[in-house]
Amino acid sequence: MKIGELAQVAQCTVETVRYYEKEGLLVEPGRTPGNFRVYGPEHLERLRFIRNCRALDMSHEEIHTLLGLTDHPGEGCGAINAVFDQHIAHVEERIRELAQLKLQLAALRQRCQTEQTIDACGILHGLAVMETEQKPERHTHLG
Amino acid sequence: MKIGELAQVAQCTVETVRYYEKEGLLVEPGRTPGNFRVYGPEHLERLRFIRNCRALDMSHEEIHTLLGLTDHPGEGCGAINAVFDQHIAHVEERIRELAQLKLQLAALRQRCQTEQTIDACGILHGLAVMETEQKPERHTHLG
DNA sequence: TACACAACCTGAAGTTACTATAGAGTCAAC
DNA sequence: GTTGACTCTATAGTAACTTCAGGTTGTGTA
Repeated sequence: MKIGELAQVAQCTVETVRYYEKEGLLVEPGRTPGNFRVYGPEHLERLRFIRNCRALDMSHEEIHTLLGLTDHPGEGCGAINAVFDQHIAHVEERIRELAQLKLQLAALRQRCQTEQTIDACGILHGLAVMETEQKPERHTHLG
Repeated sequence: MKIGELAQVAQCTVETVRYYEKEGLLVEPGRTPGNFRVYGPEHLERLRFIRNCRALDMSHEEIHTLLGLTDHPGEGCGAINAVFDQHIAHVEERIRELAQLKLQLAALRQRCQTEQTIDACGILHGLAVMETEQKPERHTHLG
């Protein structure tokens, strides 16, 4: 199959496929005499794997690690579980951060219940006065 | 005060200050004869405002809008509340997305309770087999 | 006065995971 | 033989910074 068909089957764009190849996530496929990429089922399987990981918000680095590990099929899968658990921890941490944010936002929102002039807007005043707390260091690649 | 002091007081880096200036979030300050930037309290107040917005994960675009609105101090603050409410909606949506993700991740994690060979790892199999669902379109700038 | 050294300056490139664009080549059908 | 869909490469843009290179200014000390 050519790149367009592969992309369609794997639910992504042609550009994304080429990008993954350049990043080393997908192996370079063969070419037709006319220089078009030709893919087999093994490429599709790998691409699906990558897309599934991305759907779970894993970073390319994490995916890279997982793909690297699959090259040693006989070894224990502890390392895989570790990558996975760490990713779950990322997600949980980000949820906690956002929940915290939401509290702060709600508190600010309280300060302007009725419409005022901009001069007197409680939200703006809150934003001006609020003590910037050190943004905690990010341990996650999730935004 | 010079840029280093400003940055220290506002809890950010010198580079960030210069970046905000280039982005038009901070007004260009005066200069010493030696071409060093000189800031007054009004710059500090504005920078604090920006950092507070960033601490709440607002985008530069959102901050830009808020700053623009403060130039019309006499008008109603409905527009400000709107920006703010929309931002809260962003945060809430992202929390929902991540909660959904967490469920999927937990389900996958179940598939490898005991350490297997990589060949047999339930997580890897899950990742390979899982149906990539269309990643829903993002309505938020939060990662 | 001389010199080191910190703080400052500009401009450009790197980060992540793509998306978009330009300009050119390939291929099947009519 | 020509249209139109598909493909190719290379480059730039996105967000919000960070890092780097190479040069200038100001200050404290010998």
